[in-house]
Amino acid sequence: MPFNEVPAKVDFPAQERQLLEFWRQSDAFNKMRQVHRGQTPWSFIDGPITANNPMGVHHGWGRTYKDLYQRFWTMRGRELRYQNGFDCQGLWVEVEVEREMGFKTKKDIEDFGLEQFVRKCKARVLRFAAVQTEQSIRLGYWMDWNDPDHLRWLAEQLMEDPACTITVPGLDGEVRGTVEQIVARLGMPELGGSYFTFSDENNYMIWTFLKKCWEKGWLYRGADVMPWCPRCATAISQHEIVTDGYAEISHPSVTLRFPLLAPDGSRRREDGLPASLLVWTTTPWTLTSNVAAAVGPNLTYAKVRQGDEAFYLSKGTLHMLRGAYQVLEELQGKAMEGWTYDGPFDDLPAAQQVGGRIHLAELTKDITQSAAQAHRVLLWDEVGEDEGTGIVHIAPGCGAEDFVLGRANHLPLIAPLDDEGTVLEGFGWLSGMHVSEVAAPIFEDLKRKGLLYNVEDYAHRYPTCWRCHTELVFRLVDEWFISMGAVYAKPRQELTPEEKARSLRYQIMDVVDQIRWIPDFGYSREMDWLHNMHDWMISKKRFWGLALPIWVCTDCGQYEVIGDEAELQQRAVAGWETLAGHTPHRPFIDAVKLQCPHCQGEMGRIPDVGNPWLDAGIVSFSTLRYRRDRDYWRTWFPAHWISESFPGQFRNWFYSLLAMATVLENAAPFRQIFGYGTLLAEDGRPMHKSWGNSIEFNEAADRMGVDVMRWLYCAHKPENDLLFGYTRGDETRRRFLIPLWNVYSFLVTYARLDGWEPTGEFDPAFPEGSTPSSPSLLDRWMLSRLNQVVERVTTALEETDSLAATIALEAFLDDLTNWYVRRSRRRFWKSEHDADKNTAYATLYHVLVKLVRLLAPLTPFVAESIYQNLVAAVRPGAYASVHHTSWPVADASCVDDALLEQMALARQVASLGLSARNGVGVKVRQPLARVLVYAGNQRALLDELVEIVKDELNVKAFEFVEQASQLVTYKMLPDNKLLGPRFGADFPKVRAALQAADPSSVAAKLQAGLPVVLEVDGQSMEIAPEEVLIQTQPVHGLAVAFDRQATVALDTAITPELRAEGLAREVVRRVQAMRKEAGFNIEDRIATYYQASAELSAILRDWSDYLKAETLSLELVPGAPPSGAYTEKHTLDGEELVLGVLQLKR
RNA sequence: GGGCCUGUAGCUCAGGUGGUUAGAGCACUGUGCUGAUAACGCAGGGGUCACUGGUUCGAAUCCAGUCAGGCCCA
Repeated sequence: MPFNEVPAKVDFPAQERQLLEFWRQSDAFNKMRQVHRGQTPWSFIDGPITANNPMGVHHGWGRTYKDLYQRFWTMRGRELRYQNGFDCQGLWVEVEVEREMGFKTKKDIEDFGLEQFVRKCKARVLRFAAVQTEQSIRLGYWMDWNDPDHLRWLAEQLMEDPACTITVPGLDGEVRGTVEQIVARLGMPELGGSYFTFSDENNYMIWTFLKKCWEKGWLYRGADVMPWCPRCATAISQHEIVTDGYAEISHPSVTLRFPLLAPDGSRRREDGLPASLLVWTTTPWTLTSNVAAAVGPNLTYAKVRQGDEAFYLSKGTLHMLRGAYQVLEELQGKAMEGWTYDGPFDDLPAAQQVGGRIHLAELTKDITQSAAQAHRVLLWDEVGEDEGTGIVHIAPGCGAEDFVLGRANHLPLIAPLDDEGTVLEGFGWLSGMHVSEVAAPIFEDLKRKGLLYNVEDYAHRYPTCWRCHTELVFRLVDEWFISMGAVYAKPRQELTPEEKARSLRYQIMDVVDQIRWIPDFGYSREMDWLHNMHDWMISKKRFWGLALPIWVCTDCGQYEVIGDEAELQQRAVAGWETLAGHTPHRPFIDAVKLQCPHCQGEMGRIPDVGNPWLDAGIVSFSTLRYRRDRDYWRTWFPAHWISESFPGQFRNWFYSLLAMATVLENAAPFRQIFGYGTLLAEDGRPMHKSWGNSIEFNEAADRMGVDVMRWLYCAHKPENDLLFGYTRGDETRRRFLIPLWNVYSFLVTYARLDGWEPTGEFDPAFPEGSTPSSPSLLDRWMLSRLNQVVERVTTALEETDSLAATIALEAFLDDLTNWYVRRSRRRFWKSEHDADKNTAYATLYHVLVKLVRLLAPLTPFVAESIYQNLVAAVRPGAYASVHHTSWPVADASCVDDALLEQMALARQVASLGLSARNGVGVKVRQPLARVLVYAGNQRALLDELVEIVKDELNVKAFEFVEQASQLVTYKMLPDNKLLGPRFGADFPKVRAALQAADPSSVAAKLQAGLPVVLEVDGQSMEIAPEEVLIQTQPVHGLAVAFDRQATVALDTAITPELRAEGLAREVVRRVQAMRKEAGFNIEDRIATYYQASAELSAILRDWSDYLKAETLSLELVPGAPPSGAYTEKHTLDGEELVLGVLQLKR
């Protein structure tokens, strides 16, 4: 069976689509799993991708790494799980469904119906999981994928009738259940496929984790002032304020008076003037909740007179004053402590209520004043003069730092906003208005009261919602937290066991110590995060997500945390039948009531849902059957390797995996973590649709081809940001894929002509066979290089260093195409069928097959395409896919270092010779008499390599010269590495002495292997030959090229014989070009006709055998070409030459 | 303000544990070769390796500081 014909030009994306179809039809992925079943596990846990939108090219980057290393370890003989993961729960999905439905508020969702809404969220996740599955398959990512159409079908069924019972194929027979139940079991052992974090198993496993936190005393309900999105009606946690969580926004800022009071409560007058503090804020709505004013104790403040008023503000902020003023007095901030004033909204009921006005009564029970009574000046070190007036308005219910300050000073708390940003009852005329519309009316009111001083726009970075970009407000909330434990001032090693036992933070750090981070700075970054991390806020007042398993007693307020479904069923006193058969999501879970063990009252679940990073962090337990099959879990936990993009994940997935594994097992969930950077557009900016620099995954795959994308990704230092675009794609294709394809096409073209096929023993796991033996140095050199590269690529991939692998492979491909094939071309081209030709075929075939197997994990498509033709098509018993074969083994026995060195020298001499030709402008076609080479002490070249060099340089003779002095002059350089340490500070003198010595005599001695004696500071120093490096410089006027190791000189005299030969070669070249131009096939025989001068005709007669052989001309005929011939008129060496070629029928 | 990363040719980037004249690809110029042609070879121009100090016989590399950019935290 011959090889199939290979097109010289290939449409890579089209070929990839064909191969995808081939893999699908031949079930190639599952056959690969069968080959490796039962082998030593290599555990990879996939970080779940948010199934909420199509994949981007940045996902393609990460997924290329994942696929690369999965394929590598598979070929190395490991069994893998191949389970992809989808992240399914959370606000991001809700936001998209709200957008789809045109909902504006939480109330819209409640009116629509929670049950229906949650189903829509699930269906959306299924639909985008289907899209991402298709895209991943397109990338060549081999995973245990679900059928995308099946996922879409489930989404439809879920919307139509979730209670409908269906039967679906499972791994061990059919699985029955309602649509809702089947969806909740996706990824489970009986169904296989990707895991979905909305699965029952994932949710209940998180319950188990939370219960353990509860038992350790780390799960608590806390109150804090947090960033809050009034549109999403939820707090935004520290984890969520991301890069684009801030926007540059302009707000009206207000400067206003806080009128000071005398001790008796009357208006304070100084120097006969009414005196006020001047305060400034960009959030006017918080003035409704003012309780105090803070000054910096060590700042200098000024009392100024302006008109018939006195103002206090800090000296560094006098520019805030409008109009003329006069400084009356200066004082330190600490002198102002305890001054009292009238607040701007003391007329509102909220300001007059003792304790303030908040919904968390437990916070105010020991506060005895109202805000109106409490107004006073506090000292606070954090007050600065960068903005404002140096006097800070403090509203403990409206700001995080204000809250801390308020708690420390037992101040009343006023929180004016409900969860959608509407002002609550108790704020008079403001009640019922939305926070976004109160600024102007407040200014009016302040003006009316005579408190307004100035209003102007102020641009600043302001936090916005990471999902919907609504401006955030700060709101006093109660949320659930996992305690991280204290941060101690002392080093971790000095903590007592008790201190460590109390602190999750330090326990995680100990776990982090057990992990290898690639690149290694990942370790420091995770540690930094752990040092700084606040308690982990895990609750969210939303609808779609993990139902936090926390029940609260409606009578006594006691909390209970439930650890799994069995415990829930056992404890349930009502509502279990509502939940039964459903997934543990809202609204059904909310029906379940428990009995309070303390007061026998009824307990209901808190309505909050969980933070999505809980969903992602639990997967090292939930997907590895921790609850169902502990042996299986032990087999696959911890993961050998995980990988995600570095930015962000230190605080997200990496953190949640670590925290959860530490709590549950005090163990590292993964041994190695490989991180990579951020993908940017080719212009160095982030990709943005509106900037026109964005590239969608599907578009890139169609236009560029995914092998190109994958090579581009892999040939990059991972921790650096990656600039992605078509220019780089084209470059990558040209640099790597096209040369690879050309070598392959070359082999197949000639093998087909010669009827060559691989023979001998065949092992499907190692289809290239054992290293062929060949007398040819060129072959042996190529095989040396091949196995050197196998070794390098293997080591690189073991170390998760795809860049090193691609560098080695690109260099190898260059050697293969630009040296081995170039130099071997005549061996394939020659007409006789001899042993040399056979070994050339055997060698090139072996090299290509082994090479594409090295490439299989990197560029799975082109590797498959070549394998299919070179192996599967011609070798009975071959594996159906290159991806079923085993990782190539380096044959160290054939790596001949001496030969590699020799060939390097030969190439260098050839390169220098070409350079020398270039220098004198003599074409390579023109033969020259001889080349003279000096290559240092005792250098020589094997005969076969001499022939190669002669051929490459087109010279008749090759001579090594013993001394280069005819060609060059010498320069002596000390070997710094040897002489530096030997002489230390005297080294410069030694260097100078060496350079001062006579070069040719020193060179002669050294070349004879004798030491040189130098005089340094009157002392004799003996320098050994190996301690000196001899450098050459050309003698003036010679056609010489040289570099560090060699000097090459060409004899440029052209004799008449040499000239004739050169002309003959020129004619051959032109006839070859005409053959191609005329559209002849490589193997076509022709007749060649020529009309030329007498001199040229004589040369052509002399060289006719050569001309005929080279051009496959059966006849070489003087005279005009016949009418059917392809004819061209040429000018050669100033003379006219007519050439004609005619295809001969065989 | 603290932590981590980055700064090398016009552009994109490589440069184990310090060592001779700092490399590649692209782009540019010249030239050659050509049945690898969506090519290719050779040569050339283009670098104070961000800056300043320090350690060392010797620093792109190690140390300290500064500047610029990115990310994280405050």
